Formats: sequence, C-alpha cells, structure tokens
Amino acid sequence: MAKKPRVMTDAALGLVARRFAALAEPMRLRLLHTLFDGEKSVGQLVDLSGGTQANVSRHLQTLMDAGVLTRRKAGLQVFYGIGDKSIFTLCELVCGSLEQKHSQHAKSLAR
Amino acid sequence: MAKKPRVMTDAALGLVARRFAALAEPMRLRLLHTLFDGEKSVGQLVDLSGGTQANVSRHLQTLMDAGVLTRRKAGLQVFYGIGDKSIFTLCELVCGSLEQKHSQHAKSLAR
DNA sequence: TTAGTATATGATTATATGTGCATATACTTG
DNA sequence: CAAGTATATGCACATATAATCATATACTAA
Repeated sequence: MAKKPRVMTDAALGLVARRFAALAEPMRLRLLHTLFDGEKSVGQLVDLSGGTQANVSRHLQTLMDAGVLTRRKAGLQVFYGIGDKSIFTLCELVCGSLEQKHSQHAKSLAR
Repeated sequence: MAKKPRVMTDAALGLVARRFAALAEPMRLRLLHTLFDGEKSVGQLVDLSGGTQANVSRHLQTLMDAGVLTRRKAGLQVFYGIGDKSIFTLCELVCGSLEQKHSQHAKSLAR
C-alpha cells in the first residue's frame, strides 16, 4: 500500500489553476493593464488593445467567468472594470520577479 | 489614423503570461504545493502527487523553463525545489481571493 | 417600424498542451 | 564489463484554446 498523502483537494487546485489560466494570455493581460486606471467600454478596449471586436469580447467573457472583472451595461455600451483587487498585486509580483531575473541575467552577461 | 496607445510591450506581456501559464495547471500546482516545505526528488514527487513518473518529470521541466524551480542532481536522483519565492505569495493571494469569493457565495446562498 | 450602432456568439480552423507508453540516458554497484 | 535504478524524452493521441469571419442580439434614434 502507501500512496495518498494528498493535501489540497483536486477541486481547490482546479479553481486556483483556472484563476491563473485567466491571466496566462497576453491579450487578456493587455486588457487588464488597460483597465488598471478605471473601467472602459468594449469599444474603447478594442481601440486601446488593437484587437478585433470579437476577440476582445471573448477575452472579456473569459475574464468575467474567472471572476476578475465587473460588468455594467449603459445603453448600447458595456463597461468592464477590475473587480478583484488581488489582480494588481499578482501582476506586480510577477513583473517584479521577472525584472529581478532579467537584471540578474544582464549582470551575468556583463561580467 | 489613431490607434497605437500600447503601454506594455508584447514581449513583456508574453513573459508575464508564460509565468502565469506555468501556474495554470492542477498537477503543477500540486507539485509546487508539495515542494513548499522543502526540495524533493522526482521519485518522492511521483509518490506524493500520485502522477506517473513521465508526467511528473515533464511538469517539472515546464516549471524549470518558467524559472520557478531549482534543480540539483545527487547521484541517480534529481532534487527540485522552489526557486522563486514570489510563488508563495502568488498562491496565497489567489487562494485568499477565492476563499473570499467562496464565502460571499455561501452567504448569498444562505440569506 | 426602420436604420444604425455596440456587443455577443456560432462555426471553423490552427495551434498548443496534457497524458500515457515505450524507450533512451545517466549514474551506481557488483 | 553487466545489471539495476532514477530520470528524461520521442511519439501518438485527445483535448483545450485563441483567432477569424459572419451573423445574431440588444439597444437607440429618427
């Protein structure tokens, strides 16, 4: 026998993985970054991101499903915003870690 | 004209996305979680995670490529460990956010 | 109601990724 | 050297996901 030291449940791991997956796409990160200074309409996000309307709409849907955005309809337009503040910290952490790695790499190249 | 307000470069977004992608998989999260209390050999990770040897090895490779693990060979065995401390905070943040969401959901079901 | 605008979605295609099986590589011991 | 053990990898397959095009839906204004 022996075999079963599971600590976190499969369900919990799946939820965490889904959250990270929502952030694992450059276009979605661009959209989130664009929303950092406040909510914007889909049209604005299309212009600012340079993506197609359909694709931007799909990614916004994905981020909604992941629970990181807010959504507000106003007439013809739909405004999306950051709904989960932990996103800010997550992105800062990753960026910081990558910058540090990059500077180390630069150093190792320099000597 | 009009169209080009890019703020973060595609390259930077790609790097951040790759980092998140490394964490967007339940088995990899399980491996990381198992490594939280110290480095372990591949064989230990296979036993503790319940995965196959081939699959665990592949996921460890992915995590190495993402720059989040350390690797140390000792004779026949290879020991992996957490190489990027920001992983701890990342996982805590996501877990915290999800717990909060879950408790809110529970509340909304309760009333 | 009709025309027009903003957003969402169905269908398709291309690409990426996870998994299992078998086997290769690297190392140790006798 | 041969045999054995730990880890890595090539191959095949199934599934998931992103992108695009066309079209549908929701709303507004005339």
